Amino acid sequence: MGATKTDHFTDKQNAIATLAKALGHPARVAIIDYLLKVDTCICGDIVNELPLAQPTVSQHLKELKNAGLIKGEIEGNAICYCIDERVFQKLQNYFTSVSTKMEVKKSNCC
Amino acid sequence: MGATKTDHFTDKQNAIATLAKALGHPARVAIIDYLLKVDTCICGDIVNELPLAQPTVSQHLKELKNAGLIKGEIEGNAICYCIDERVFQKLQNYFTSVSTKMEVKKSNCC
DNA sequence: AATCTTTATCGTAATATTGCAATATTAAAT
DNA sequence: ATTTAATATTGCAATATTACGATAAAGATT
Repeated sequence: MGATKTDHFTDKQNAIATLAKALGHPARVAIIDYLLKVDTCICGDIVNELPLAQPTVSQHLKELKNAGLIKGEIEGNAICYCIDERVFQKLQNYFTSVSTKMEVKKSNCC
Repeated sequence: MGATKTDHFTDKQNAIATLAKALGHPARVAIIDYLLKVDTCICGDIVNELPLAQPTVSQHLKELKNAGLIKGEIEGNAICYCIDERVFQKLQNYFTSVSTKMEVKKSNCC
């Protein structure tokens, strides 16, 4: 196999999994770190920042974009990538909700 | 290839990526959902909850445990799995930090 | 128009993940 | 001691991911 059985899970579960999966690689976390650090969005230098070849970086950017975590806009012959905060807020809400539910439980048996 | 180049990234980046990757599958998100829902931790029925065979579920549990997101303790001949809130708090902190940094920026050019 | 710069895509190799049947393990129950 | 019940492990097939060289595409520069 190797194919995920997405049909059997809820939309919300699939959505969280898709977002989490997109961040499930250090290069993609590093790209987010970089986008948070720089002020300007002229982001061609992501390639220089990362220890990976240009096609590899391009592929990681594509995955982040597909997941909706970043947006890209053509700016001349370069491309401006930046974070889509709304999608990150979804993740923040999810983890906040988990933590809150854990607070309520308090019955950590392990 | 196919092997992630973890050496070139920071420990923090690798840590976030590992945790995110562990949640990067809807079955594993569903397992977390279930553990949040049930009061008791006698969690053998996770298998019944999920549309997957027992060995597959066991494997997903193992991955969640390896990542540190859940803990497991032998309880008779069953096993008690439950969420490790501290690790979820790490993720919550990360996403809160991202959102905060985005608030500060406000320069969303896209 | 020719060239440079930037990014994307294609092709391909190496490795990882997903899923399950079969089997092993371990403790409780009979 | 056997059987039952709950999990884990093994082995394997199908698919996905990661990475990069080569090449393409598209706007900027000369």
